[in-house]
Amino acid sequence: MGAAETRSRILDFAEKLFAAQGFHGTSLREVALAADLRQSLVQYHFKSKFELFRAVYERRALPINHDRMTRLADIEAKAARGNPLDPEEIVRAFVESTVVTARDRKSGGEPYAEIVAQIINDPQDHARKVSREFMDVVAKNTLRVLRAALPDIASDELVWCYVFSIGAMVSAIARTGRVRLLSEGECDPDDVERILSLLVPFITGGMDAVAKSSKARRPALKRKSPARNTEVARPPHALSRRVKV
Amino acid sequence: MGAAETRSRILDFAEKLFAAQGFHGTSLREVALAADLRQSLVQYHFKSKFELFRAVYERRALPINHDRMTRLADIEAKAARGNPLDPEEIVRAFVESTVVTARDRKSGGEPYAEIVAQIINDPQDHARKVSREFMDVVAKNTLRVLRAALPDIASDELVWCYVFSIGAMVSAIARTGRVRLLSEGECDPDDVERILSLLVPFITGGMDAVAKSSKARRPALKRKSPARNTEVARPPHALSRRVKV
DNA sequence: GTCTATATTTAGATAGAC
DNA sequence: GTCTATCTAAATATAGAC
Repeated sequence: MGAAETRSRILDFAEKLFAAQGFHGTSLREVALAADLRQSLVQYHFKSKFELFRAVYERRALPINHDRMTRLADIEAKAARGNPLDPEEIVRAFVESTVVTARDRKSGGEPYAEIVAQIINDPQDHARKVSREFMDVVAKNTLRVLRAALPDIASDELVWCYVFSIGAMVSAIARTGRVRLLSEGECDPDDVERILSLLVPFITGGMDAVAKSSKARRPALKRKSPARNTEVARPPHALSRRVKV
Repeated sequence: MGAAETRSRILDFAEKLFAAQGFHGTSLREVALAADLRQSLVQYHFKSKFELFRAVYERRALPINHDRMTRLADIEAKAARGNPLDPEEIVRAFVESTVVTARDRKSGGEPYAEIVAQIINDPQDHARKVSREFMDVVAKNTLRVLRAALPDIASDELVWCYVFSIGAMVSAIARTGRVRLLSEGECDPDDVERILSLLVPFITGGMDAVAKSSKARRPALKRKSPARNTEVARPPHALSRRVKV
């Protein structure tokens, strides 16, 4: 067995265990045992528990971030050509890749979804570190495009909306069994199409409603009416590849 | 120091530590040390780590659940008198007590908010157990009232919406520092009024949008038009005190 | 790169004196 | 109820042979 295979074996089993038991709930011994390897190999390849965790996270986050950034770039390119920015399309751009990865059995992204779910609201160091490293740049770029598409929402309000949206998304892919329980079996947590067909309008409609109430709260705002939905955020160059891929 | 005070001291410090470090990240030794008590006292009063965790959670959850249930009962009583059910009022009923508790410095509910945030999407046993014991009954009652207020949303879709909503709410009260970071300091995570003034329309608008798209998807549904927003869910008696208070 | 062996710390839980 | 003392198990991490 080559070194590369050893590494990926460790990553595979660590991912599953972190997903099911959390960071502190998982021991490197367990990981090694599950992967049928010596424990010292884990430290040899990843140095520390956190570094292993980080590597597990990175492996899934990079392709997802790449997809999100590509979609954003496409949307901005379209906008630069004069098409109006469509909020729903932006929402799809930051929601679909994660939800699909989380629920696609072939991609192996199911445990990743659980890890994201555990991390997103966790104040602990290991969680904050990977969140900052892998999620924040993409989030900022998403926010920039959203801001251009929804000029009626104040900048700080939009950040809140984004945070709400991610919260909603993550609760949709968490594997807690809660939807099934609350719906007495009616909801199928694996039905990606259905989840997206509800989540996307939910988020879009939510932002829309906030836009309305926000505009009502401060009606005296500079308006250059009809064309304003077409403008590209700031420098369109900034988008393309600012994120690790 | 009386036994009752010892107990509540342990609860206080355990709550803070669980909030900051999670369940597995917190040791009973730390708790005892922080509370300036012998470690064996923790086991004497709470038997096991999980029981301590459960007690910590229970202390905050009961008053919040009481408030939520009371509000729901009021809403249903009003509806029984002929007033139409107002979705926004229902949303406030299941969101406000938690958000306010989470951000009110005097109530001591800040660490509770962090615990909820860590639990809500966690598949682990300790998390699922308290979630089931303390959150699910209230959720089911909330869903029943929501169902009556939003007859255009299919029953299983409404469960998804509820889960999205709780996800959004929890992400608003989590203490990750993320809003501040993403907004470059513009967002104040302690501004309860502001959070609620965005969160409530976000959720209400989200559900509204889902209602519209849901209705569009299956237009042929029995309709007894104008009065349907007035009807009370099922047996109105079922509400009042089915939950631990 | 992989192995064995082990150092070092810490965990949850209990026994029994007071 | 509270104390001291300790059991037993498990954790992360490292040293050094192959």
